[in-house]
Amino acid sequence: MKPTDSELEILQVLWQEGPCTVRQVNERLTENRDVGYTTTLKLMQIMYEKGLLTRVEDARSHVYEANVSEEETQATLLERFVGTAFRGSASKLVMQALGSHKTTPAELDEIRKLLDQIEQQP
Amino acid sequence: MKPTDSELEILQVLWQEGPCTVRQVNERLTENRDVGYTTTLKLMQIMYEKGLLTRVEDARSHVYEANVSEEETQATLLERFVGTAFRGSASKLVMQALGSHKTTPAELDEIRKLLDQIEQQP
DNA sequence: TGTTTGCTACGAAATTATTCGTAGGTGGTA
DNA sequence: TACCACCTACGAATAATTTCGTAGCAAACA
Repeated sequence: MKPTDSELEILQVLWQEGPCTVRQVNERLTENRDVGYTTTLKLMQIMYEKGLLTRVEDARSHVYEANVSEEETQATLLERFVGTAFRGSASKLVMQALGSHKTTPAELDEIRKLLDQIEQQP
Repeated sequence: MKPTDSELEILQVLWQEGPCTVRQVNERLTENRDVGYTTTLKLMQIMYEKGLLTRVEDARSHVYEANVSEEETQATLLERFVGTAFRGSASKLVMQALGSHKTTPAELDEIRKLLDQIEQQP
């Protein structure tokens, strides 16, 4: 399961909003950029065929839902990304990410706790 | 500067090896998968036109060099990636990366130091 | 009932990325 | 000189992704 960029954009909407019709997704997408309705429809149909989405056809307009979780998708994408962009070095990626993005104190704490956990493992 | 996957693969070789001829790059690439010589040539020509590479034409075979640094490229790609895959949450990405990849104690220490630095800033 | 509105399905164009074949040139070497 | 090996340039085929137009159907409504 390696969604394309457009597919990921749609998944993001569904992860945030839960089950949606094509129109609802399309409305969210058009907040950022111009996307035709049938473009979104076609993409969601393809994603349905691929198994990335499920749908309920009861109503006149189908209701779609993500069939892959946000976490597992992120894990897959991250795996690829660390490999291609950082030659597999997760720590280099982490340093870059922390260095150039703003992180709240609470988040920093959480990361620290995770570090503790990892170091305590035998 | 947003290199494609194939372009990134070539940049990786040049970052690791320094200046190379097309043949040298191609030989490195074919270690992993089948790539025709002219395929690599064409890609590197395109990258040269885009300004991603420089080249010296003195010798019979041109010698290419990366014209973007590994760090700035990683930063650009990371920026995009955090945005599209993690909705901008760098800390979520960091947690995932630390959780699912093996990191040495030395690297963990380095990350910890970076956390300290960030927290000390006003 | 006839018209408008909104939906799905789907073919196909448009765009972007990747791969490769071929032409033409240059240097080494028998 | 004639041949072979290796190089560049470049057009064009292929593949993957995204976009859109159109047909057809069904509910809502004047």
